[in-house]
Amino acid sequence: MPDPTRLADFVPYLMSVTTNAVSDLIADEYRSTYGLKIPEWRVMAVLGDSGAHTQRELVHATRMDKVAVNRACKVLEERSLVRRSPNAQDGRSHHLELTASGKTMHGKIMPHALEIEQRLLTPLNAEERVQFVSLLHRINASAEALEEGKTK
Amino acid sequence: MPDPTRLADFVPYLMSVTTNAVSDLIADEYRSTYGLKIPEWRVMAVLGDSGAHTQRELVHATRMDKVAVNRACKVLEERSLVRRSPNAQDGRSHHLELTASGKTMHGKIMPHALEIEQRLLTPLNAEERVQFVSLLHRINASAEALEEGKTK
DNA sequence: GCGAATTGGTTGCAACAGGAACCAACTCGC
DNA sequence: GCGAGTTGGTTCCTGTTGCAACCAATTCGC
Repeated sequence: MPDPTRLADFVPYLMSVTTNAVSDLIADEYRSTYGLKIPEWRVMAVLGDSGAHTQRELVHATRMDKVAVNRACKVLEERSLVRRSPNAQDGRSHHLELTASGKTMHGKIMPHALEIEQRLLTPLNAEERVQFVSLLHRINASAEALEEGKTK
Repeated sequence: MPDPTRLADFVPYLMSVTTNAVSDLIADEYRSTYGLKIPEWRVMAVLGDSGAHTQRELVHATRMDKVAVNRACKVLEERSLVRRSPNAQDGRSHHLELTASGKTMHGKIMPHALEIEQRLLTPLNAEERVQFVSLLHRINASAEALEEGKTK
């Protein structure tokens, strides 16, 4: 571990800069190709992968704010990529699911997303990729544990 | 590498979620303890580590937007943590450097920052920490290379 | 050296995110 | 089943961010 009196070696800073670069790259690609923003794409990814969800469930699955989820759903609904149907169990919420055109778009987006991911990870070999994902998971858990500890 | 038809295993998503958790943690700490936002803290870190810089140089060192740098400097100046002095070589810009009280604060902040970093990285052994930083650097380079490639 | 192009810094503006307040529907205790 | 408290969803408002236009000082071509 280098001595991070220099900002450049401070891990949270490095994470922030790197993640920003990656996010910008992907956001550009999605916007120019599909007209989707990242929150909207995340919602589509979840619905396409595992079917109908309520907004509540989407908040959990995407780790986004409930306001962000709500806005993304509204946009997707206006574009007829997603449909709402009543929730028999709870009159306050709806089930959201992809429409036919939503599924078509999902079918194009996911391979595209995986391809971008592969391009990004090109410099890493298979073992390093697994390692990287694992390290991220562990740091994530650590950050959440620390956050919890703050009496909140 | 797990099959990321599930959002949770998509690397850019995982990076975003993890980095957000880390940033929130740190932002809370700095704001409640020193009343500093992250951009302000970054500027102080650079000035404290390697002395006077112009805004132009700070933009490069912190990787932030020049507007963000300008605003951070203005705030720090108002709080008398940073001082501007004329630049003999270029009348448009100034040299920015920490005042005495800025240096005092820097002396407290940096150990604190390193301590947070250590806490965050607790679950990783020394080898894993080095590995993580190295992987981040390589992915960062990869993202920048891809960004460059986009005709921009 | 004089005008054109460039660069450092600043201001204004528009998009975005997140929190707090709010409404409607549900659950629980009694 | 009635009232208190909770939860899903929505709206509103605030603060932050980043881009684009801009001004002033500098550099370059000639």
